[in-house]
Amino acid sequence: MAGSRGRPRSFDKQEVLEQALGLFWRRGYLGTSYQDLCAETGLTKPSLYAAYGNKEKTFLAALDLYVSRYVQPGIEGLKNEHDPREAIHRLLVETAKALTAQDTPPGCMIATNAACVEAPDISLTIADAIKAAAEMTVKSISTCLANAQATGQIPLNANIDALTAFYGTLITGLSGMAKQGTPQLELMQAVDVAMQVWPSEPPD
Amino acid sequence: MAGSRGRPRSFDKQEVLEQALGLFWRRGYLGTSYQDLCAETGLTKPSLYAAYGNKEKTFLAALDLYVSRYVQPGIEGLKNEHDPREAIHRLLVETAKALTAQDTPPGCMIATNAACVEAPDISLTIADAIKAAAEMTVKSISTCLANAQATGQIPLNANIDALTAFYGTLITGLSGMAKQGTPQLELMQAVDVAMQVWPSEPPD
DNA sequence: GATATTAAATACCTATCGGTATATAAATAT
DNA sequence: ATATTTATATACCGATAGGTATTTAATATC
Repeated sequence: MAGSRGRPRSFDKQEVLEQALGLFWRRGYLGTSYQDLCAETGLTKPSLYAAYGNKEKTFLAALDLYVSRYVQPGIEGLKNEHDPREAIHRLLVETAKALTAQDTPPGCMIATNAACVEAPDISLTIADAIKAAAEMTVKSISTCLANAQATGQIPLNANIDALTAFYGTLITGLSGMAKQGTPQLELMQAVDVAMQVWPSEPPD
Repeated sequence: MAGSRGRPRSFDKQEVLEQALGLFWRRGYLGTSYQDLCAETGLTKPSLYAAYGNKEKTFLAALDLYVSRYVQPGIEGLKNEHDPREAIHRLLVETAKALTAQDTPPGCMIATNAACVEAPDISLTIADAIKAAAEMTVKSISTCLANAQATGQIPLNANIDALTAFYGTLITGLSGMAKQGTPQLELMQAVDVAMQVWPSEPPD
């Protein structure tokens, strides 16, 4: 079991995926052509096809990378933080930071691609993957809040469904605002205001 | 000066624009081809070109219609309502309703198209028009809140910029959530929660 | 060194993209 | 009735879309 036979690949497959992610993130699936992918990676079409299959599969691989790098950590953070208020606050702040980071495209790759999910060129496979990715964060917020209420960290008279809808909507809004170029400071202000609705124990 | 000369148009130009709006709204600019437009309207390409010019001009006409029908009324409402809290509340509620209306595509046409604004096929003219449309509502919220503070309806210690960022983010989030299929009820819950942050007069 | 195996480069495929030239049909003006 | 004007339908344009067949280059095994 020595090195693999045949001519070795002359490029870094992972780096190519990073570059593809950058394009799909910034321009979306429909806005990214193989010509763009080739220009960005310096590869030819057959090389890309050999490495990642067709456009759909390349996108799904990039989406997987995005989810595991940018979505899953946030969800893990929600689970690991003991104080639910601090958990949600941290999720919002970190999200606002990531959405306006200088070394990555503005906004959320999932939200950007969710926008044109009904176009005829988008396969059901891709549409489902995008929808599933979009639902992950909202679902994790929901369970975080429900658990907090079960353990008494959120009062019983608080409406968990409403709070989930609220924070889910806000985080979606952060993505859209970042995509439009809203500066990080303003997103942070929005987060600060949003934390004011956190339910407090009613006076006896 | 009788009726215009030449063969009369055999279709309703306004109805065609409505149908084009429906497609650009649901599928976005990149996701809508002339083939789609022809299928939807029952017209041939030369007829569409004769009526509205090229794809860019057709989109801009549809965007104008969208703004005048769905954005401007909300802004007018903000101006006409005397109570700023009620003004913002109404804007959010009406927006949530419109975004989930059964007889129109889900979500906001502007947000949907803002997502793929960096694609190479999108002209600067279109990109600018989309950005301008997206900024209208946030700007109107800003002036509404600033005026309210100037007239004493909002306490001086309230942070107008932060509130603007917050409500702008929330309304953007409503659009994204609606596009993803979130039911109207949940959007309304999010709106209810969002109104809790309205600044109250501090006790003396 | 011969051979099997894999990658890369060139060239090509069909389908569709946005857009148009041309010819014909239908109306008004004279 | 004829000329003029406008709308429609057919057919077409070059460019690009996603995707591939084929040839050539580079490695490992035997």
